[in-house]
Amino acid sequence: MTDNYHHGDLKNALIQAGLAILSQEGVQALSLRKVAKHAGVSHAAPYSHFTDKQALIAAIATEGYKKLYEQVSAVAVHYQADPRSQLIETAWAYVQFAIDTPDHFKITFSGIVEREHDYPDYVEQAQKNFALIVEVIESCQRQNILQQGDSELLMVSIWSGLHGLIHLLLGNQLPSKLLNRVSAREILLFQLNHFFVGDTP
Amino acid sequence: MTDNYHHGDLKNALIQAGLAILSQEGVQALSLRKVAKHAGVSHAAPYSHFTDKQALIAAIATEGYKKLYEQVSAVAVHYQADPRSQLIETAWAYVQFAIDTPDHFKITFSGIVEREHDYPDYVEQAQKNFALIVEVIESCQRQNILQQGDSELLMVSIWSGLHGLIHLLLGNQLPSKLLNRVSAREILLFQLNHFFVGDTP
DNA sequence: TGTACATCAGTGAACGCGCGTTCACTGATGTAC
DNA sequence: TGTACATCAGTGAACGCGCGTTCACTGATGTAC
Repeated sequence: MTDNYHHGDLKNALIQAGLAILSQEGVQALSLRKVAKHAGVSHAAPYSHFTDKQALIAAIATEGYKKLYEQVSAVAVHYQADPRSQLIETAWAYVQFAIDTPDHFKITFSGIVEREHDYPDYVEQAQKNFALIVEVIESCQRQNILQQGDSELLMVSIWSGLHGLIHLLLGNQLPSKLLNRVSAREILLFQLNHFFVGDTP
Repeated sequence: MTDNYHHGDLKNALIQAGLAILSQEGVQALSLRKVAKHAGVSHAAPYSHFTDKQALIAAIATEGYKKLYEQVSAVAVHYQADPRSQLIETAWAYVQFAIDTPDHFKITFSGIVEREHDYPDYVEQAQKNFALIVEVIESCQRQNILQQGDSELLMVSIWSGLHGLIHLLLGNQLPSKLLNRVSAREILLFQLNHFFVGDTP
């Protein structure tokens, strides 16, 4: 690393700088100039690696899907032998990702990437995550832990529950008297129990 | 209405202007100056009615909760005799509100109102909506259509499902091949079916 | 009913700021000989 | 190994813009007499 000129991996450094800003100041504060400054580089330097601000945002969002995949798939592998735990713990990993890095989560999922078609990497990572969870659900179906039928529809239903819980938490919409009584994980488990078959929900 | 000076109801007009901008240009484009211009008033005029931009946003978000309450409670009254339909149709009214005015929905729920405590009207409207749905759920419990137990926990679980579905739809996260196959309403019904008791889900 | 006046909603100029993007440039690098 | 050179990542000045907010003001209104 030669300090300034020919940084070597500025593209990645900019993405990391973006993540730092997201976690410190939030989505609102994310600007190209701030990202450049945080990476220790002039404010025009990003244009050597990204065509415009949207492209940087798309890269950050893509990175969000990648990180999520890493974390969820690690959990999936760990609980491979037990599909029920696998579903519960991958779901929980998803919720944790959102709670740990809320603004990275938001930028990844909130449709800030406007014309998805221009960012095939983003779409690819999104599909990869989608497919992973569908797999987990299908392995539950094979063991009759979840109802048979359209696994994608089932996946979206379960996913919606997680996704909504996350947004309500992040948006501060849940009454604090409820949150004092039950934890996020308990709400998650309560939700998932309605999908498992043969359980008294 | 005297055209310019002493507009009469500028406060409300500004909120309405805000809604117009949200529906035409989205959350990103919402600025005090644009709102003032849209209301046909100088860009400093809003300061006679709102202490700052946050206060306008809080008012718009509060308006979102109010509109939602109007629509959902109208549906609730209409299906009063049938708790099952009441739950389904109030849930659907919620989804429709989000689909019809996505950016108003976002600003209402996305925690953009930062220090809620400064805006008691907002908190009050939020609680009013929360209480309404809890009531619907309790009336289902009384008829054994939903499981007994903590009605707030049940409410949050069901709400999360709706809320997540909405965010996935608005964020363009659902694969189009799935959306070609099933409608938003079908996904909603599929979700809710897992909560009703005595059903083959 | 007519007039003087206090009120205060709305005006318009001005402020300083950070933003995205462009552009001519510079200087570190790796390569060809 | 040493030198000339093409490449191109990163620089820094400059652009125009819209933003939130302030401030001294103006003029329509309703009220007291």
